[in-house]
Amino acid sequence: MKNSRELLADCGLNCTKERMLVIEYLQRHRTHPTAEGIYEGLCKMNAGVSRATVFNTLKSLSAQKAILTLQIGDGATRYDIYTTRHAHFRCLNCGKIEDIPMKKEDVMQLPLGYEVCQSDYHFTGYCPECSGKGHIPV
Amino acid sequence: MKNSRELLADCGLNCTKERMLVIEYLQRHRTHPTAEGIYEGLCKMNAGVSRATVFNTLKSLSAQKAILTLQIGDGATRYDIYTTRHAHFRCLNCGKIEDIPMKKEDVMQLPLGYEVCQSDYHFTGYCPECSGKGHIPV
DNA sequence: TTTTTTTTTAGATAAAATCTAAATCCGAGG
DNA sequence: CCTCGGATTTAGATTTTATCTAAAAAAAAA
Repeated sequence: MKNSRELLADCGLNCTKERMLVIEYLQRHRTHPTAEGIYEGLCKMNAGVSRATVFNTLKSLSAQKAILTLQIGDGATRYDIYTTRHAHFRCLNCGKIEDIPMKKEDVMQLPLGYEVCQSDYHFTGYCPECSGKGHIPV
Repeated sequence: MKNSRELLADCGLNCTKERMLVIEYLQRHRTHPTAEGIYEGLCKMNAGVSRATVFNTLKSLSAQKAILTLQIGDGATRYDIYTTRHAHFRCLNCGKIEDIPMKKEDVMQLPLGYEVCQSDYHFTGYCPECSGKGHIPV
């Protein structure tokens, strides 16, 4: 895995301790956190990073495609530093968001003429651990 | 196409003029509007429907799967009354959100154990009309 | 019709994201 | 290593989006 310094250099962004902290937080927490979640996590570490900086950093990294910006149906915007091809699954019972491996042939081809910059495939339902275990059906 | 009265009956929801207006707005505007957009549209018609009622109605219809709730990357929550299998494409240049036909075999199969209630597949990029016409690249 | 339940309303509140302008930091050039 | 100017960060205000509340109105049931 690329370290935060290399990642920033690749993005053409100056290396600051705040940006490194945000990247390292995402690398350690592969739970698809929200901006607010990242901010709170950094506060707990007494990192002294402001909310605006978390948003700014996420926006810059996203613009450089160094992270994915996800909106997977729970109303929150979430971030993922794992950018290779994969889908997402959100469990309605435990709330967990999982990465789902996606093969090249699982990617749908669009009609001619469309220029695709990004694609998102996500599923909502019950994960194997929660399925059929008395959860309240939708 | 089912009329608003039938649609509400199928959902087990009482028939009110406000709910009918929201449904009919969605049927006439297949542009994947936001709640705010629907509210403004109804205001222009002097429909006299409040913002809260628009949200309540959309939530009820969505819970009954009579409409789709979409989050396709522009930060807004959008609604679609066309609920049969299809994907979405959002153009970064003109902002239009298009339906993309999706065949049964385009649907990815998840590993065993996952119970899927809903799936969303969306693409972002440049539509055939905007592609290669001097738009600012991402 | 009368009563009960559901729905709607306007405005308040909460949550999520962005903006602002002053303070601070980074790094290129010396 | 040091300085200087542009880039970045900050706290708090603001905006945007969504939800909550309790009273009023409408719909359904009796």
